[in-house]
Amino acid sequence: MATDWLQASVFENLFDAQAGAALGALTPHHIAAGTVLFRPGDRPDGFLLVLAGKVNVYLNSRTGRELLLYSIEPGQTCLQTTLAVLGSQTYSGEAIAETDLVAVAIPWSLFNQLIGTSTSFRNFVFKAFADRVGEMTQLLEMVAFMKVEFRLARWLVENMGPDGIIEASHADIAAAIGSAREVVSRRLEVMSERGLVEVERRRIRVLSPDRLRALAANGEN
Amino acid sequence: MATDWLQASVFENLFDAQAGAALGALTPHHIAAGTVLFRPGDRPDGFLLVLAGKVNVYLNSRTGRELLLYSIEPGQTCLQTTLAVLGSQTYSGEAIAETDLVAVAIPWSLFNQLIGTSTSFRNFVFKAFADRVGEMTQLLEMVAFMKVEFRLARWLVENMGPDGIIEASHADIAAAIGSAREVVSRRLEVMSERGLVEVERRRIRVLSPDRLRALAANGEN
DNA sequence: CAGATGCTGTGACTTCGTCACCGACCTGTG
DNA sequence: CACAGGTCGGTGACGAAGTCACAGCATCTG
Repeated sequence: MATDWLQASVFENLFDAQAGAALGALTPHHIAAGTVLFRPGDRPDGFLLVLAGKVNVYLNSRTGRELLLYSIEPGQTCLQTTLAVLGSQTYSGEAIAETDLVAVAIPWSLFNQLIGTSTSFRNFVFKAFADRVGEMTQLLEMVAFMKVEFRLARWLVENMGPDGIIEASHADIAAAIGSAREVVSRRLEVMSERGLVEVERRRIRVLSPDRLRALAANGEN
Repeated sequence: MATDWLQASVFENLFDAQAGAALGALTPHHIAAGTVLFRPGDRPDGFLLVLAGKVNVYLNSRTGRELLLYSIEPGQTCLQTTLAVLGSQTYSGEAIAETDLVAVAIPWSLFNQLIGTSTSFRNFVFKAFADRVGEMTQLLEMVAFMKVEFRLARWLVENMGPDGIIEASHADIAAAIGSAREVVSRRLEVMSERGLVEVERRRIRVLSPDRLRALAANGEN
């Protein structure tokens, strides 16, 4: 039997004894950064729990644009996989390992069994599911209604480190906020002229978080 | 005890005996067209099963635009409500009774109990949930990536009657496809010049479903 | 019939996305 | 070291779409 990875993981104490025992018997896998976990149209082969690392799930357009649906970090689950299991659909997004991963794949049969028998497992899955959908609704609202400047300001304040620095390419940001790279470049240029940020290659330094937050709050400045 | 509304409803034979008995004891309510069932920020007070009629759920922007998230027709459930129950969030959308309704409200306590004890009830709820999220992902993809002409053509072919006629205002259509009224008006004018449709007040007649379908299929014509 | 309300058309303007480039930088390899 | 190929960002021109302000007409209602 595998070492019980549940101990000392973010999932510790989340499940009852029965579910914990069944899950603890599974073996965590290591996955290299850059691996594509699934593509649009794939059928899922198990339910993924991420123990370490980060997975990004994108929606792709035919014209090459992409939109970051969500990131999966330790303790979180994959909306698309849950969807596929519950609703018998295929994936519409593409999942890419952003960093090296450690993850456990729960086989279908076990997943379905636990959903039926373990209240704690069921609550965990559906809570995570519901939270994700809430995020997606927000994303939809942003993309449908908000100006790029607003979305950009918001993304910047949400993703900057304590020192105000963000390491990301303009293309990354464009995918995250649902815009185009050129547009992000031009917006950043304007922001930098106004003294809100400093732009370098793959790095943005937020100079005035407050003014940026004001932008992100009411859409005006 | 109320007449068992489950009989002869779309929900007949969907649930096991235990769940059916508990649900059958509830009393269906009648709700007038135009009633607002919930607004952004509300806390839900029960889980709604629609027996007859139609509910539209919109996302609203501060600038007055709205986007139709989904419609609830008999046999379907409300995503937002499910979300709120499972993830302890508030509503972000607004639900309006499009027509007169007959609906049953399942109280929280009963809902949670059935989720735990009735496999058929649980499956029904989560299947519906998952399907809705799938639709929402499609909507997101459309709004983020597709041109208005494409979305409009698609909406027209999906919503026209067998005679090719659609009764809807330009504003309705704009909300459904996530655009602005003026844009829809202008697009329709172009389509009408090309002989694809005929436009009257609150009525659109599709003249060439095939060419419209072609537009909706590949985005070209 | 008079107003109120709902639906559609229009022009001017801004913002955004797209396309086709180019040049700067980065990293590994011969 | 030089160079090749990839990544990243900047630019100009253009078309598509959203916004604003308003005007005209259709419907409805008292």
